[in-house]
Amino acid sequence: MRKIRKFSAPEPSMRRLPTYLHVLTRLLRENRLYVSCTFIANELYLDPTQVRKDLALTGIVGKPRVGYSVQELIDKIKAFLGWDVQRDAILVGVGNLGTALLGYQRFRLYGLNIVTAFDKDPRRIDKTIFGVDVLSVEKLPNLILRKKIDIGIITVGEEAAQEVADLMVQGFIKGIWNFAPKTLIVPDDVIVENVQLSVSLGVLTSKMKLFETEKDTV
Amino acid sequence: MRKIRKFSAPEPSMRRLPTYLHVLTRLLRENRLYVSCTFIANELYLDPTQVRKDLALTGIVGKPRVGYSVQELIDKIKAFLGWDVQRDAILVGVGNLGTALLGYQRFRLYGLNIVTAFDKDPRRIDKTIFGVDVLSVEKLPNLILRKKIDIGIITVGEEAAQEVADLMVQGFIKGIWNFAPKTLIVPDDVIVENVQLSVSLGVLTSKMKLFETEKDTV
DNA sequence: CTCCAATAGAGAATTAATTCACGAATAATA
DNA sequence: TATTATTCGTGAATTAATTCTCTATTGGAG
Repeated sequence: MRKIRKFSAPEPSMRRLPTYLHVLTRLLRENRLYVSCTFIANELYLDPTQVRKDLALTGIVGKPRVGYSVQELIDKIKAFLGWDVQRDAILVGVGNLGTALLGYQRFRLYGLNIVTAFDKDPRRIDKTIFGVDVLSVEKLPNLILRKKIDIGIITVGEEAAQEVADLMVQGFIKGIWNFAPKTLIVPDDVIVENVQLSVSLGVLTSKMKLFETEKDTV
Repeated sequence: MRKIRKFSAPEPSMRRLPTYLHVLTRLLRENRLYVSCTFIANELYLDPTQVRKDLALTGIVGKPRVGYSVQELIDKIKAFLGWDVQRDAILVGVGNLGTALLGYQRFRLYGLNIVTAFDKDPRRIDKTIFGVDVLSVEKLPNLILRKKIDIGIITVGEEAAQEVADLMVQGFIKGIWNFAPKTLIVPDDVIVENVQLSVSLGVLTSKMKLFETEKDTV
């Protein structure tokens, strides 16, 4: 029996996998061949069983008393995350954040290849930022159809976000990485992942607040 | 009985609150006085009861048949998130991401006041970026003690992150917003919130992959 | 060769989070 | 004024996620 309509992996696990990958690449640099769940768990302050179950999602098989092959684990995690294939992407909105993303070389390691950027501000158009051409957003519909673009990155303000998303959907994009603080309306077969820095800041400051009031009242 | 050692709010709820705030500020602009959970839930594709339980965390009391006061709800959520007080912050690492954060005006709305930035690259030092002075990281220990800094933002590479965190801890910082892909070791009374863009990208690409393979096999 | 310690793996138990179900309150309407 | 529809609030039920427990395997030490 296959599951329909629901992606078959716990999201908390998915969110931990890139962190494991990070520890693993360090271990690879240090020429370690094998690693145990216990080791990874200690590094990241997690429960070893939790790490083991997360890793099992990737299909890796470990050896008792030895652990997992570091290299194989890296490959399996990358494959699970979909980082074993290159995906072409476009970025719309070359403001501060958009520019920072264009300059973030590491994304290449994750298979993300930003081929073109777009903006509506004439001062930004027809420039090259970190080796990526910035075009007028008017040229988006044409380009997105011509090249086979998988991923759209939205770094415009909240007021323009839906409009940009619509253009992307019309261009048969498969996934949208949305940095605008706006819930996008898209068809079911387009996957949206929202990033909002305010969410993370809120977790930090609310924990700080709870912690402060706790200290006061204990 | 008070809870000890564990922060008394479900993290998933905390992560949703800023999103509610976003809807609410839009409603305030549109001069709406009241809003129901059902309305918010529909906007964000969530379950109304979930929204209600989340909002209850802030201590808000609603009127049956009417809902909640938009203004009061905004105030309560901000208070819960700790966004009702200004907190002074420093930022270390004025690269692409650090620069983008300095330029992100919206943080002021969340009570985050970045007073000074630091870098070790002489080409960046003694400049002003988006109105924030960039100093040599050597001046950090002094400044952090002199001014009362609550929050440290780490936007350096993974190799320098722990070192920077140590300096912050010595300066009696209360919270660290860590953008480096590195698990920081800090005392119990310092709160760390990690942001890793790769995590979010991983969720997007792995969902895309699962979705693609699902379509193939159904 | 035998024993020991470390670890994977899998299922059970527990805990956390979400969703359901229902009673009470309230404003609008007839 | 009585009725109705809407919504809050809360406790129960369900589902998801984490943690615990136990067994089997394996490499290394004696």
